[in-house]
Amino acid sequence: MVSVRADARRNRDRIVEVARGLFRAKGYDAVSMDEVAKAAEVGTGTLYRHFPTKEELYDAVLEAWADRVNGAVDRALSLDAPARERLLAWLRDFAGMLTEHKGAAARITAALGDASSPFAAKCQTYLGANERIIEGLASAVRPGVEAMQISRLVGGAAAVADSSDLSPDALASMLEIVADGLLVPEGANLADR
Amino acid sequence: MVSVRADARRNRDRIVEVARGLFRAKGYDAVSMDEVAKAAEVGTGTLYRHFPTKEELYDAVLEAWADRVNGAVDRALSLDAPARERLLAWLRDFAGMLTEHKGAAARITAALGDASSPFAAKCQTYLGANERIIEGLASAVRPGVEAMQISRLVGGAAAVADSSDLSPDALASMLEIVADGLLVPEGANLADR
DNA sequence: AAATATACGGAGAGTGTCTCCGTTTTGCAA
DNA sequence: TTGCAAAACGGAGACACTCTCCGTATATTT
Repeated sequence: MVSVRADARRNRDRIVEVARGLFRAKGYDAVSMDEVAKAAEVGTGTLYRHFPTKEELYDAVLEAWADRVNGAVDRALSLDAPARERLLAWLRDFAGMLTEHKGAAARITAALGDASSPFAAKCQTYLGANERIIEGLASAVRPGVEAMQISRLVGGAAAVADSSDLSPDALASMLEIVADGLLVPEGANLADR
Repeated sequence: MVSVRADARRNRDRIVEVARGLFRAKGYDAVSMDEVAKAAEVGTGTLYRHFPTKEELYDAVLEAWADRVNGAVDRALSLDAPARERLLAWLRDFAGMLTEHKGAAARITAALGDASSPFAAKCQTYLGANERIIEGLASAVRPGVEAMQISRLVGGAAAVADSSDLSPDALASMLEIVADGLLVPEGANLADR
């Protein structure tokens, strides 16, 4: 009983590789499954046996993301800079990863609360990353701020930037506003709130 | 010159009315044009002559919005409350209108920079409203904040809340973060309270 | 080499948006 | 009132998607 036939593995790998290229070039929505099948030189039936939905295919395309996400958190937290800069470094990376493939930010962000989504594992990674950020920045973060809120706010901003083809600068300026909303104001007395 | 035939006007009005009911009940994406045509008892050809795209139909469904938007601005600005409360009152109304029909927030927000969108006029209304808010709250708003940024941030948050079926409270808590990011931190400027 | 489990591939079902064009209705004019 | 263009109607169907079914081909085992 050999678990996986050799041709199956070969096809699967080629599909993922080809799909990654297409998604990167054209964005999620603009790539059809027929197109992926044709480019990978398999029948649509084969494609759909390996990946029952387009989202599951996309999930397979994003493989090393957990590492990349956690790496970005490490990098941001280890910066020798004020909390605002460290937070912004992370938010920019976070948003950057979400907008890496056109059309993906909205999808991934929408899956944040959905445990049955193919992206559920990725979402957990994001939530965990934002939890680490909250902990890492400690008292610089306003009390009551939750990882889910950060994920949703940044995901929402990234989705808008993505769908409107905003420049990285325009997105960054939105992230600055979010960052200011997340952090305790400098020099202000928090007890008032 | 009787520009419009009576049957045409009757059909158009009935289509808009029926479509509004369907969009409200099921959300933008879940309503098909065939469904609208059937419910309005016209052929699809008739539907499409009146509204060449689904978005144009949706635009016709949102008719009195300019007034509603400006009314919400007036109401918020005339509140006898701190700047943060007045801003939040507006943001909640703004987000509430965007999430009125499921699936609409993302579409409308994505159109913010697109002059050729059917929603362009609505977007201008929103931008103008946010400009009025910035002016109305005067020095309580952080310098450099633009109406477009507010529109996009709130639109993004509303789109996420919409696609994830968040509770109004969850959305409100996100808006509070945005509000804190938009306003000069308390203690730095008490004049406007 | 035969047998069997596994994978392949592509036609086509189902569902959308939107178009084309023959038919019907309407409003004006004689 | 009746006739006649112009305007509007309606629905079949083109086209694009995602995804399914199932007969055929291939890999692995014995």
